[in-house]
Amino acid sequence: MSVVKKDVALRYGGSVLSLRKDDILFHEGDSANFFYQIEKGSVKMVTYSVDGKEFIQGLFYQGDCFGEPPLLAAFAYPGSSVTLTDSKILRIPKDRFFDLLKDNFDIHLQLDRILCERLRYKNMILSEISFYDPEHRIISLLNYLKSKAPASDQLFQVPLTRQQLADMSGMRVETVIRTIKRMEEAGKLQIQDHKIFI
Amino acid sequence: MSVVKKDVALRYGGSVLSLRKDDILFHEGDSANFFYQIEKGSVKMVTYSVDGKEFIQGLFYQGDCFGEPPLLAAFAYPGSSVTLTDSKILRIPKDRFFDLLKDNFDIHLQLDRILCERLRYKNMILSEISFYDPEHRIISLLNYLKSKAPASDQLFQVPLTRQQLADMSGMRVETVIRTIKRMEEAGKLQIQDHKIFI
DNA sequence: TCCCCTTTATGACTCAAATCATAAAAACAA
DNA sequence: TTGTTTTTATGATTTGAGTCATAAAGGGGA
Repeated sequence: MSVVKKDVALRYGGSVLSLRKDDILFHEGDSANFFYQIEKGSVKMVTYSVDGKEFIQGLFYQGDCFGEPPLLAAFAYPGSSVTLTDSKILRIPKDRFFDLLKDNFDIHLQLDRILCERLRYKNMILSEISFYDPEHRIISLLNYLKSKAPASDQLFQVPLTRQQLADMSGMRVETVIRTIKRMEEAGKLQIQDHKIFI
Repeated sequence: MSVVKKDVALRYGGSVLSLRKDDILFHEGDSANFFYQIEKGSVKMVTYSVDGKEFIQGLFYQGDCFGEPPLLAAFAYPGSSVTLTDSKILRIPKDRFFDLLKDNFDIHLQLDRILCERLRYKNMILSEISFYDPEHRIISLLNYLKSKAPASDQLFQVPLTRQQLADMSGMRVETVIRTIKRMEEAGKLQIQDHKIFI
């Protein structure tokens, strides 16, 4: 389910962009002029260190919106948005988006819930990084991802590479690879064809 | 300036609690039933590790509200709130607070800005922790604190203990103490009577 | 099918922050 | 003023994740 339905978005000046994998929608430091929502595809919000390391601030999929904080609170984007796959992105100009919020209390409240959920995620990651060892961090991250996925009685297949897990939890790939391997040996998760199941 | 003015709060069922230093307003895991705003005093939101380490998710002062995410998005508090000084806390019951938001678009938007600013802070801390060494982390944290304080041509006195800085940036006190001392020797900040100025 | 690029994998080594211990200084309360 | 707690300070030691190097496996495109 998307935050803003397409017909509503169109009434408020919404338009659709077609992007290819690895396209950049906005860069760190840009000012925010649009509300963005994924119609099809996936996007990562990332920050880069001066020596090129990447930290994934968030991953977004069909129906998700992203990049609202700079829009709502008027600061520069703290990260860049990069498509992970070919994508169609719905965007609404800033002024019209504020009109939309004013006219639609339910959407406004839904947006709040999304921001709050994102804060919850960041609280979790921050606690994990500052308290615990790699295994604990990975378990918590995987459990979070599982909890966000549609409920199922099947094992949850983690849809991320070890590099992505590392970039989300502040560790190096090698550490993630080694830790996950040890966790499999201890029966804490399963690996099939290098894919992680929990 | 507070988010919700007192007369507005009172019209929506607001009441004031008097708390003493180190009182706990809510615990991690509690469900959220009130909107809270500081009338006087200061509060920290913290999470604890299983072995008692503390991570400070946020510090709040006069006029600030806190603990809204669990209220808006209906999840359990991810941390506990503890008063740092004797405090007077204004609270508004959940249902009435939603009414207040519905009736006051400007307040609703202001709340969004606060949530967004908080996300920005967490993005910053996360990038710092995962990319950089203690000195860089401390500089960024101190600069952030300075940028939030009222502008002045005087040096900014950091109103936090080294332990608090450590608990906000995922390091140990000893590391913060040593790093700050080295930074002073390198002329990157000043220390007077053990107080930090930047 | 072959080639290239990404991802996973593993061993050896380094090093910086955590940990542990201890104490001085400062802040606070009685 | 004294006694107690908190905060700052510093040295010695440990350790575990980062780094570096190298390679195998897998996936996608031409």
